[in-house]
Amino acid sequence: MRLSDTIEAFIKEMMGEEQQEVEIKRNELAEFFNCAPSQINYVLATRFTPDHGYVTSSQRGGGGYIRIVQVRRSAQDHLSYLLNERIGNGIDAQSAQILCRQLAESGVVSLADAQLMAAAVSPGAFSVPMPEQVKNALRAKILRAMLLSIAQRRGE
Amino acid sequence: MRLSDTIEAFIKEMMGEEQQEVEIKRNELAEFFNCAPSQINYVLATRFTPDHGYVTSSQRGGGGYIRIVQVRRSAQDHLSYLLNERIGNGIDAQSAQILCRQLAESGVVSLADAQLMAAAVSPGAFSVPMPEQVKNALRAKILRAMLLSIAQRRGE
DNA sequence: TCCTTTTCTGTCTTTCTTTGACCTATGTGT
DNA sequence: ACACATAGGTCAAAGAAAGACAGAAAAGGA
Repeated sequence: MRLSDTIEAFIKEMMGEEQQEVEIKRNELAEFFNCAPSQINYVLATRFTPDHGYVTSSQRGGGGYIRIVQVRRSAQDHLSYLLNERIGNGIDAQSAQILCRQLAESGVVSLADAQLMAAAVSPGAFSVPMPEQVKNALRAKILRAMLLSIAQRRGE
Repeated sequence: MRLSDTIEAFIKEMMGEEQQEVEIKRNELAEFFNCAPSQINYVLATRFTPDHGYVTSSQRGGGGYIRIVQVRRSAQDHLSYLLNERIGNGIDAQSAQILCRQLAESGVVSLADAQLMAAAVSPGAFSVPMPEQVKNALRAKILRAMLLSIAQRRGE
């Protein structure tokens, strides 16, 4: 298992069901896992971003810390956030994958739905020669169409 | 016996009766068989395709892997036909919609899946300026990816 | 034999992870 | 205020895989 995955799991473990918030000491954690302190930043940057459903803040200097807060939204809010704010006129493949995964993890859609959506906007599905910008625009439209389909299904 | 056949047999051996899913390390396997790593790709490309009833995915970088999932027997029958005959490397919007509907009506996929697929390849989702031919190719790839995703589902 | 298909290797590319060097902010004691 | 210690931040380079693809080698077939 990759170190980053281990650290990710460790942090998520710290953050129990009730406590949707956790505070860590970068250096301590790095010491504990025997890695460079910036490794912690890497984990945060790749696994605890707003797209992943987390917001982080920190304080430097003596007694410094990093606080990680998990944002919880209702299914409705989550969907409308994605539709109206997050997915604009374009979205890259990787972000799309993350958003799909997050939808499943937050319980907004089933894992099967999430995987289906992720497949539809995966790099493989888009492996046709055209400018990245056009791909992003199309991905956004397709993602939106699928999310609307789900939202509609919900309202019946 | 050819090396490729040996590797094929080895992988199928790993994937026992119950365990219809296996994860390999490309470099390790190549090392074990004393061959070029790309030989593994050759084996996968020629013997573990959807037509053969397998779907693969992978992760690059440190701690990377290749995962091979065996498609359910019942799903495999439809899959080859859909991928090769019905979809091919291009499909227009209307045919795609009809296909989705038929898949749901014949019970090959759930209604929810069909609706999601239909939404993904709907004219609305594709309302972006580009040649019809490219759209058809893309629609085919997207449908293909989604069908593979469905076929890949095992015991969840 | 000669041609075609299949198998195999090598090289270059892309992606993800890990480390390290240097930078900036904050707290504390003088 | 100033200096120093104690944090965390940034970024680039190195490392660790897997992917793509062209071309060599081997196997089959006519």
